[in-house]
Amino acid sequence: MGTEDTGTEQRQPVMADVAKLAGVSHQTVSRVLNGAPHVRPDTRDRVLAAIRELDYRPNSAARALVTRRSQTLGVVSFDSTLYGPAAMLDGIERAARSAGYFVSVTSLRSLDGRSVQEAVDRLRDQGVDGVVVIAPQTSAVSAVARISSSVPLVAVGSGNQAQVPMVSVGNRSGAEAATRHLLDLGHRTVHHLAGPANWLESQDREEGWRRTLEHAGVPVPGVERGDWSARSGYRAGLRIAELSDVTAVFCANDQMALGLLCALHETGRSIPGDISVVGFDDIPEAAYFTPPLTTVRQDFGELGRRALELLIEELEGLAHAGTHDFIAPELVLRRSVGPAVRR
Amino acid sequence: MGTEDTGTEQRQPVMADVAKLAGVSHQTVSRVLNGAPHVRPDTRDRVLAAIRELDYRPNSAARALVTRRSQTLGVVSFDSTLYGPAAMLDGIERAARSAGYFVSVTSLRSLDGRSVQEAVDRLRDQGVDGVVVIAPQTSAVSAVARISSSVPLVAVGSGNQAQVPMVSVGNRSGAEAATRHLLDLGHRTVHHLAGPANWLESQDREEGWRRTLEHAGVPVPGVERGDWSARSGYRAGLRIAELSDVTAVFCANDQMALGLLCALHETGRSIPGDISVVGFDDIPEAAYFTPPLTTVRQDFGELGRRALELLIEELEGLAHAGTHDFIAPELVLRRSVGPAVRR
DNA sequence: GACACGAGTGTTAACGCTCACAATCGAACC
DNA sequence: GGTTCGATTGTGAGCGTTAACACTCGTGTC
Repeated sequence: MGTEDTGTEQRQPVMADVAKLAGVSHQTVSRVLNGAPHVRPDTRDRVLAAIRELDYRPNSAARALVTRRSQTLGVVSFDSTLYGPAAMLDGIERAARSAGYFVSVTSLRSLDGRSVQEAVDRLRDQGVDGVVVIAPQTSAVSAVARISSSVPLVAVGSGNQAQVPMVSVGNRSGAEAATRHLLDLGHRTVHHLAGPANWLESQDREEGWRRTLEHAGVPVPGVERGDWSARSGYRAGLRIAELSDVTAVFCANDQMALGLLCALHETGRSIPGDISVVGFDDIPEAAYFTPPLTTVRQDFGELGRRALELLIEELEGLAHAGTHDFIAPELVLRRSVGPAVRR
Repeated sequence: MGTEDTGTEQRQPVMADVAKLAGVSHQTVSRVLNGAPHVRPDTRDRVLAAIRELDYRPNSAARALVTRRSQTLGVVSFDSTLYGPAAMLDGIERAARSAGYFVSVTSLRSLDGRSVQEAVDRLRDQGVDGVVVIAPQTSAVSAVARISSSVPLVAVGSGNQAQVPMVSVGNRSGAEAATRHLLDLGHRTVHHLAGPANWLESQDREEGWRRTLEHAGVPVPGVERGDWSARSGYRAGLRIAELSDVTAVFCANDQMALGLLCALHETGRSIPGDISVVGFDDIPEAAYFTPPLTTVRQDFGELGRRALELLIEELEGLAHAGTHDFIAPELVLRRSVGPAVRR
């Protein structure tokens, strides 16, 4: 007892054990592990054999302690139950893994700046090397701007403040394409079912819609507003059904469009006969709505991947506070849209 | 220069800095941080003040190195883009956070045992304290059973092998409730659109359906099979539409039910007039399908929470390899189901 | 044949924290 | 009035890794 191992006690092997077995110093083991130059091939082989034999795993905490790198990235997400955030998270995780990073998630329940602050702090305390924030509310973005100094950070979403590197979909151009498409089909104007007012994506999509109508010189109807959920879309749909002059609605996301369709069916409208509907996102289910939904496709996976790319560039010192990447969305035509019936 | 700090160089404060400022030893600082007893209140206050003044953050890598605990849990998920896994992940993350743990995710692309093995290894190398596997394929579960020795692990999903603690929804009972409901409405039999054959959840739901039919002594039609996606449900729907005697279909998830509804509409069936449809999961959109979908509700968030609870119990030594928690699902009635039209 | 040089390897010192144990101090006790 | 005991605090030794530097050889060079 005392110093000597009883043998039955199965301690995890450490670098020194590998070194002893291979007949080298621990530093040489470290060199092999980290691919350092100037290690003779047969030495390397002996070390590798020892590693295999002992099933040695480097201790990441020890490594992190001395290198000051955890090889872990943090992701702050708003509601990872929604398709968009979930898909982005997925893209980020894949990209991170192939770049050799782990991903630690934190999902926010409330969208105020303080929550974002807390989440980022928490992640930082854990020692992440960088953070991606998927929280496209105005309040979140300004909070993020305040934090950014303490840890490398990238925002994904939307917005014009470029105090933080960020990547986003061309929300405005997508909304423009959708609206223009409807006008081109002869609709006198296009109604809009917007997302929550404090989300940047809502704002941008609404702005794209509004701008297109103004450019075309047609009347701009009042905006209906939902909270992204199908439920809120349904409620808005009931309100819209009471208006008599609606022939086309552009919804800020597909879930709300689904709710809208449901409400319109219930109130006896035919789609696209009476009313044309366009969504945003192109969730996988959109093609199977009744009728299949014309929508603006976002490549969420790509979005996540780009965000991660940006973050890694930032980590490697290619700093650039003002970077703002855009990903172009694409209008996908399906049967929920038809020409206006002119009376 | 050399050893002395120039002052401009902003080194992160460490415990020793706090100790010096508070006029105590580093050990006392550690005591305050960890809530150890026997620290005089005014000493504690001085330490806390020093911590605040320096904005000191404990270094988690150093702590992890010595305690051999990272306060991080790993989650292996199959396709976190699907609603189910995403919602479970969300539940797990919330529960983990309130228990003081971080969550590191890895999402699998392929479902073979080797991928699961790799993912768990990766997480283990990172030093997670435990792992939750959301990967309810037969292959994954057997793989998991093999690994389990190396790190505390909990599986969430389904299955009967109880070599690993696990928590799952009562898939069989949910399927039974759905099928029985349809039979009670006078349908001569119920067709089934199943999920992938190698998923435990598919198997259990199919078994529940089959058993109910057999018990009732009605004919058991051949199974259609999809891959959980709306697309596959659509395809299956086209095949089902060619059969003449179908009046009721039980789908293994809501997305496939959506695709099925789409195909049935296209082929001129009325729902529930000609055919009744039931789904499984109760995704938030299901209430707004055309028509609103009768389905079996799973509480994914609760599932994630329970899984985490189990894992933490395991971590704290309350070991129990054979534990298997069930969460009861609930049939939610909506308009996609109606009485059989007897001819 | 002395010398520089670079490849290959070892030695020692951090990294920032917790743990085990030692030390100190005052009050209570006989 | 010395002793005991518990509350409070300090000291020293690691945890397992990487970084910095020192060392040992051959091999050319002049």
